[in-house]
Amino acid sequence: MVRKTKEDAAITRQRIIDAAREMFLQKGVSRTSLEQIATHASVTRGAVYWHFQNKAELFHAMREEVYLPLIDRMDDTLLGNADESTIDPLGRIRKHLASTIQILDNDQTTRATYEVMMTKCEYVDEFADVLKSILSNCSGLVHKLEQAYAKAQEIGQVGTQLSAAELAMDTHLFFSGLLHMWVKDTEGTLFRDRALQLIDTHINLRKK
Amino acid sequence: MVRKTKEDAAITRQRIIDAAREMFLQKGVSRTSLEQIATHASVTRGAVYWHFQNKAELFHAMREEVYLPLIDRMDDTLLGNADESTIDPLGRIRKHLASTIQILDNDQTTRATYEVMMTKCEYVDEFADVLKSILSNCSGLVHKLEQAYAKAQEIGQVGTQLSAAELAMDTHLFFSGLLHMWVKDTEGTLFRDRALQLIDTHINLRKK
DNA sequence: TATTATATACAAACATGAATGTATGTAAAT
DNA sequence: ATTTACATACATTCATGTTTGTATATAATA
Repeated sequence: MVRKTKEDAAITRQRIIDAAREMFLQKGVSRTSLEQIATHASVTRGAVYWHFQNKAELFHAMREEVYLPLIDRMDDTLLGNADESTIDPLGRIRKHLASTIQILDNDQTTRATYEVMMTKCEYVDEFADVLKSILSNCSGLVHKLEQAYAKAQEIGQVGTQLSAAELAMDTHLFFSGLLHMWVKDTEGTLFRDRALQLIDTHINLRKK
Repeated sequence: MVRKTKEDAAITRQRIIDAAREMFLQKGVSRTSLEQIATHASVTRGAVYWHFQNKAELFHAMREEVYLPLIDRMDDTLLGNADESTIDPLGRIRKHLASTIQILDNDQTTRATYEVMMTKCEYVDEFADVLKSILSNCSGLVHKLEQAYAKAQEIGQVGTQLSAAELAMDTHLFFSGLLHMWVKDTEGTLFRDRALQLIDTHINLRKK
């Protein structure tokens, strides 16, 4: 039974991505062979090489599957439409951070992908520009945060002399750290349960 | 010319560690072969296997070379002796964070090691417990920060209702994020020059 | 509509290279 | 005389990329 229909092929492709994610999580990207991925997906390396040029392309496919949705979410949660943006911008920031954590908490796929990206991957050669992509994406997030903080200052929600840009960067660094710790704390004893509370603390620190 | 003196052997060992660090930085831990490390250190794999059991042990040796000094530094910079600790604890925290960044800035070896550990290593199998070590070390740092913040509150240096524990955790997450970004920003355009300023911002946010 | 042609979605086989660990050899320090 | 501090040689395993084979879905044609 070869030559499946287009839908079947799409399913196969997705199963390969799923298998890759699981194997990457178990053994790390480098130590996972395409043979292992294929076996785990109940296909042969032939199928893998048909759908992806090599391991790097497969990695990128896995990454974009969760990366793109998160970016899309950013504008909605963080800024909203023109009317909404003036209502409780500080609360919006809090909500955005909290909902990101909640996605990690609820969605095993997203969580696994983040864990792979943060602790089971070496950013060299073909993977090096992923880091650049992450960094440039950070700039975007900081910019959005800055806008939100600016609104918060306008309506007098913030109780500090610091600029919106400074507040935004501090929040971004805080959240980067939180994400890293949250993901690395696989036992869940140090950060998993306290993340939302830590976000509240961080926001409260700048409330009037 | 074989069988060097003990000092020569120690030198050889150090050169292997240095070579490993440089190769890890270039190609990542997984993609660096012991042969490449040996060649880069102008020895053969025989020498490498003589000094280290395998790549993992070599990695640990590289790591501890910069990891241990940083831990030692913590008590001094952050808490100091009993007399000093009551003088400007907030400034001490700031100084501790700033000096850590400065070490990264000045010491190429430390910087390279951190870059390897954060972006060129997969924490699986033999490397998995390194993460645990990092996490448990974080707990230690947070505890020290908490003590410092408690002092700061005692002498009325802090202008917020939040507890010392909350402030400490927020600072720790901020600094984790900063370290990650700083190290990943190899171009130096986004964080390298602004790190000290970002630390000041973070500290100012909790000043009375 | 039935037939044919072609591209698709893989499986299987092949060829190559590279990394690891170990075992052995050896010259000099102790 | 015996370790020490390596270099050299050997054996094995494993991952990758490519090539070839093939059954079938799908498009083309008549």
